[in-house]
Amino acid sequence: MATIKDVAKRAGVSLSTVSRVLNGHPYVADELRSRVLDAIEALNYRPNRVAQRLRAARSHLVGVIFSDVKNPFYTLVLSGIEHILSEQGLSVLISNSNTNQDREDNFTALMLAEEVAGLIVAPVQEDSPVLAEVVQNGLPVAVIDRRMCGLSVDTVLADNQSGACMAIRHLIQLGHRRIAILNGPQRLTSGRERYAGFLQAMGEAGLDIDPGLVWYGDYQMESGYTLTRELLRLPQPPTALFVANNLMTIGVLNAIHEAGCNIPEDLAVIGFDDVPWAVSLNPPLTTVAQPSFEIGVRAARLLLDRIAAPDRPACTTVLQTRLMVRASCGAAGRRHKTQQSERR
Amino acid sequence: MATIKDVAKRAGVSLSTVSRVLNGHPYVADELRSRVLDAIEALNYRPNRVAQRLRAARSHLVGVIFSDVKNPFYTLVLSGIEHILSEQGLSVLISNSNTNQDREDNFTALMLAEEVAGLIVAPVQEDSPVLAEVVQNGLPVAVIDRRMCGLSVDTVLADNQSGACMAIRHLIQLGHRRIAILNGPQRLTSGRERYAGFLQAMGEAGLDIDPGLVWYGDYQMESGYTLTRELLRLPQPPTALFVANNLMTIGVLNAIHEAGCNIPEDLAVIGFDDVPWAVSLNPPLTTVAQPSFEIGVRAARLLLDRIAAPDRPACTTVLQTRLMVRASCGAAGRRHKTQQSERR
DNA sequence: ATGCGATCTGAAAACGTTTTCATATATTAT
DNA sequence: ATAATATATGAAAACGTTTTCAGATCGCAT
Repeated sequence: MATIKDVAKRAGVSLSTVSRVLNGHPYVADELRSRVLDAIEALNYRPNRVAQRLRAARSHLVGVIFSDVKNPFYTLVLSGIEHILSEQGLSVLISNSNTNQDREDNFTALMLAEEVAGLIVAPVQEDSPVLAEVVQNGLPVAVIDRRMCGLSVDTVLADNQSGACMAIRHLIQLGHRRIAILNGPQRLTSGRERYAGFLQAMGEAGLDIDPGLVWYGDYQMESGYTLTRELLRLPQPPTALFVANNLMTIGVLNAIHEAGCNIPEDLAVIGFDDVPWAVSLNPPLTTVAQPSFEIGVRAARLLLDRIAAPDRPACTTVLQTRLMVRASCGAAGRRHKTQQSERR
Repeated sequence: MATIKDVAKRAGVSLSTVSRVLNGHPYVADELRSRVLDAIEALNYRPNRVAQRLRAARSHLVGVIFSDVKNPFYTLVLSGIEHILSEQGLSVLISNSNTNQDREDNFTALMLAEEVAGLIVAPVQEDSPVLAEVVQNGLPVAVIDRRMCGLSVDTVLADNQSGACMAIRHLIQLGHRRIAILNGPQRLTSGRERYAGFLQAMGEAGLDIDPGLVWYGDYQMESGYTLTRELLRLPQPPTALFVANNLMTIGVLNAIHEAGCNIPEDLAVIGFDDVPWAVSLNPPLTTVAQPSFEIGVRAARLLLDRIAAPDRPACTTVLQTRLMVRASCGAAGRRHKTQQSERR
């Protein structure tokens, strides 16, 4: 690999001059500049980012810590983030906390050790001393999908409560009264807010909450599967089920199908977070769609913004959700033929 | 952030001594060692990886370049990679070429500039001068999911031909004769190998290939959708369709459902690459499953291995696929109740 | 002629590590 | 006692950049 030294030697100038043309500084004579440019070309020189970062504290890396890379939601968020950051020549250092606080803490420290320009994180729980310290120390941070408590930091997420509320209202409107909820973890604001939406809609309709129909999962497929198997064995099962995320919904559907139940006749299902294959499920799944890609885009922009203006007050962006009405709650009469084109 | 200098000062020793205890060198007196350790603890010191990388050419970063992060296949591969690498204290710098050779080349250069310890890449096409040069220069590289031509590099992929062959045999066995294929791009070995499997099975059965039933997509949902719409309008449509990847399959199913066709009565469908929600599709989708996670694991191991032994000859690992028989080809009589537990 | 900005350029310091080299002390063998 | 080794430590160089500092050259007004 050629270094700046090689370039300088070949162009017959000093290191400083090479560095100056590299960084577009003024006061470089045209002749030298072109000699340097030629040398760079000839040697196929690319500046070493590690050295740049060490010296200049100018970093081209942004750290991303997700709680579960396997979730298609985060994959889309990542696309959004990358879309914006790569425009600015920034790249992404990604890691997966796997909903483990220790891993999250380690990765956070690692991001610091890598001198990232900023951090985008979906935290494992709502208070994190490690993250708090990092923010305090002035590292630009954007939090996605959930809120931190007692920490003033840029945040972007979907309107979980109103999304969940929409979902439950939809069920109620279709005549459902015994409505079960498969909640996410209540240590996360997303879990609590979706539950709050459930309570809100039930309250509006004057429906009592049956504690036996309030279940808690962990946002993974497996918990959707096992809890649904139990749910189906209830002496007096619900007529509808609201599932608080996409991964659990997959498990839920698999369990229902395995049990030979019919959706929506035996049990209506509505899921939080849309997926592209929802139309082709049996039956097409009604969901609350989050603008996942857009969440990534906003988070990245917010981060860039903060890197540029570190002292601006923190802000929270809440994006609206959309109800995607399909057949799994009994809304559309016919099974498949009815949908509009929904390939995107 | 505390530096090694601060630690040295606080412990009353030289930089070298601190570095030595940090790296577990012999010949450090117990007393000094514990003083240093105390200082590290007290200052909450973490070595700066950027400086480490610059000086020691010892890197804790591995670059990963995928051609499409949104594909759940790669997400699983990534989990496998991360699983192995994080055991070794290595982290992953990820980027997304989006099936664009220029982007792939840029990212490759960037990985070099970041001084990664190695590179895992799903290349956009089978010959890449940039990648070839990098390999020649001795950077450890592992290629996944497709082969490079004329480049001796560690590779790990699924047995595409035998997988596709299995799929077609299955269709033939169920009585299908007019079998269509929605191929992947033929510039990729995965595309060609899956096509070869199709040809092989058709040949074995003595069936002619109808050129009008050989279609080409780009491994994206959209192409599956649009091409299927055309396919369904054929004067003499096929009775079965083999789709060469998971994303296209989603588009295919969406188009079929939108058209109001029944699977498998009007058209049988079999997909390459299994997905967790296959059981809950309408009808449950028969697929050829690749060991995605395992591909990631193997690639990571191969890379570690090469980092340790740079001169070992290159090797290619081909992993077996599995036929997941469900209802979408007419195999299982009943629709849903029949499956075993398939949640994982 | 002299002084003074403006325009250029290179030497050297700095970033935070690791590693080489030199040196000092303690231990063992002659 | 002396030499030879093993153990322990610090000073300084090195990694590849950017940036500060000090000069050098030039044009131009005094």
